[in-house]
Amino acid sequence: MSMYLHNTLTGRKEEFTPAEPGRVRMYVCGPTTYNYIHLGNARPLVVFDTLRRYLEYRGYDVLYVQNFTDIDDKVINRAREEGLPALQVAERYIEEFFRDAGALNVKRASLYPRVSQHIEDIIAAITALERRGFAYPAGGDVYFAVEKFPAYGRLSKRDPAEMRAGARVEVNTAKRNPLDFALWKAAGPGEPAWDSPWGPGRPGWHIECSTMALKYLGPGFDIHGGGADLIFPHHENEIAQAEAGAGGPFARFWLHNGFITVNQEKMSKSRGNFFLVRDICSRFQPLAVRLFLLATHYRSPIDFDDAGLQAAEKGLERLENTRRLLGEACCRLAAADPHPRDGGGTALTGRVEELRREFVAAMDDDCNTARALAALYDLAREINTYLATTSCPEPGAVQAATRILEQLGGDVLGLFGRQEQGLDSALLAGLMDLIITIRQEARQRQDWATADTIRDRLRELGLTLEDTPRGTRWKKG
RNA sequence: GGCGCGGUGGCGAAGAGGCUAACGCCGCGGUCUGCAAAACCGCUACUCGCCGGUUCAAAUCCGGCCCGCGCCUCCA
Repeated sequence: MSMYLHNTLTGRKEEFTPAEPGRVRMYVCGPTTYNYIHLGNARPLVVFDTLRRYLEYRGYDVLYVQNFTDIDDKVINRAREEGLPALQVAERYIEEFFRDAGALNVKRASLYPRVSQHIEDIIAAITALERRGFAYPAGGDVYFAVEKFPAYGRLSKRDPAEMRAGARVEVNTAKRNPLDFALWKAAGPGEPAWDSPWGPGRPGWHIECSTMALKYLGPGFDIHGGGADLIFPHHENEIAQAEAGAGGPFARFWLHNGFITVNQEKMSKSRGNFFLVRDICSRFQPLAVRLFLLATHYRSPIDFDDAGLQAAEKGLERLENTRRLLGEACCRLAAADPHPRDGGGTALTGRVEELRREFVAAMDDDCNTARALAALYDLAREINTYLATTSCPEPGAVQAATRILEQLGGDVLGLFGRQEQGLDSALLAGLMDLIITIRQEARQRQDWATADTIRDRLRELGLTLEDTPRGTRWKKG
């Protein structure tokens, strides 16, 4: 069974196999660190994190690199506003990035290279391009000469000749061609600068990604990902730089996620219609935000609205309930006598494996998380039904179901948080046991008023009680 | 203008030639329950933007049209 991914380069789904057996090398464009990340930034993080997790589930060793653009015009402007050094501002937003990404259960990348720490590599790359005749200096700047690279436009399917005709009038007359782009920018007064053969300055935006990707992943690496708005010019330029410099293919598969929209319009910092991840996470469960992002195929647009997030919270709760039910079943097993089994376990195990296959088939088909999720919900229902109709569940079936649910929902989709541990939760558990025991006594003497008051008051505190034939259980939320 | 994406039930969203159009949310009815919650069962699109065509068969292919959006400039 092979995996297929939609490659922007060819516009088709293609069978994916890594260049190096057993090992996948991938690069995802990271944020420019001048602000907290918004939901639009979060989508590629979650989408490509999920792809990475799935590749790992499939047994690949994944080398996952994501950059930080910690030096560019926006960071410099932000630093100016705040009256702080640019790198200090960047450092702070990098820390905040990890906080937000962590809330969304995004695994750490293998490496997070930063532009400011790769100036030497970037200068070397530009020098090489210059030597090969692909770059030219102009008054302290250095530009890439697009017409020297015949394949320009292949990724974004644009014809450079037509673009030239439609291009805006360039203010910058230093460029030979309006499509040429800066590899190196001369420093303005008071701007952070590094010495270079062309004078003090800083790297252009595109050269950092291709340089760092090549440095850590090598030419011909497997997957390069990012938002669809990066196709042109960013990724087109990366290809031009990398392939002109190295003379060989840069990345094999180009993957692009669709946008988040608000009222059908693209969410972006420049439009000002963006929602910060931290703000959304204060209103909804962070893992529900992750689920919301995975409920739609990664290439389709998602329109952001509260109803969708609310539905995601409910869906997540449904999955969580199944996990809880399974956990209780495990406890029952531990305490159970070797009563005769009342069957159904083998059937469940078979169904579980069937649904696991459906999940895998969905993910193999261009990382179709929406379809994979459907299999996961089906899995939850099968498990619930089994546990509800079986007084004495079979250990093998419960274990198999637990393992698959945790692998697919937890390891691959990243929807399950870690169990809380520590003194506070132990104390809470003890207190709840006590309260439930006392309430149980009230219930036994049919003192419903007391029993209901306890339940209502706990509800107000954010704790839900559920009375079942096997006793009372509780949960947060 | 060029390139690209999308229009499927109340909402979200899969499906891309042929099983009763997945799955989630909401709503309604039921089972269970002291009540509730959770869970489970059932109901909710004779129909997939519109009009033609191909085919034994189309939401899925072809043509035309309408509508919404994005990229072409920094943007995930």
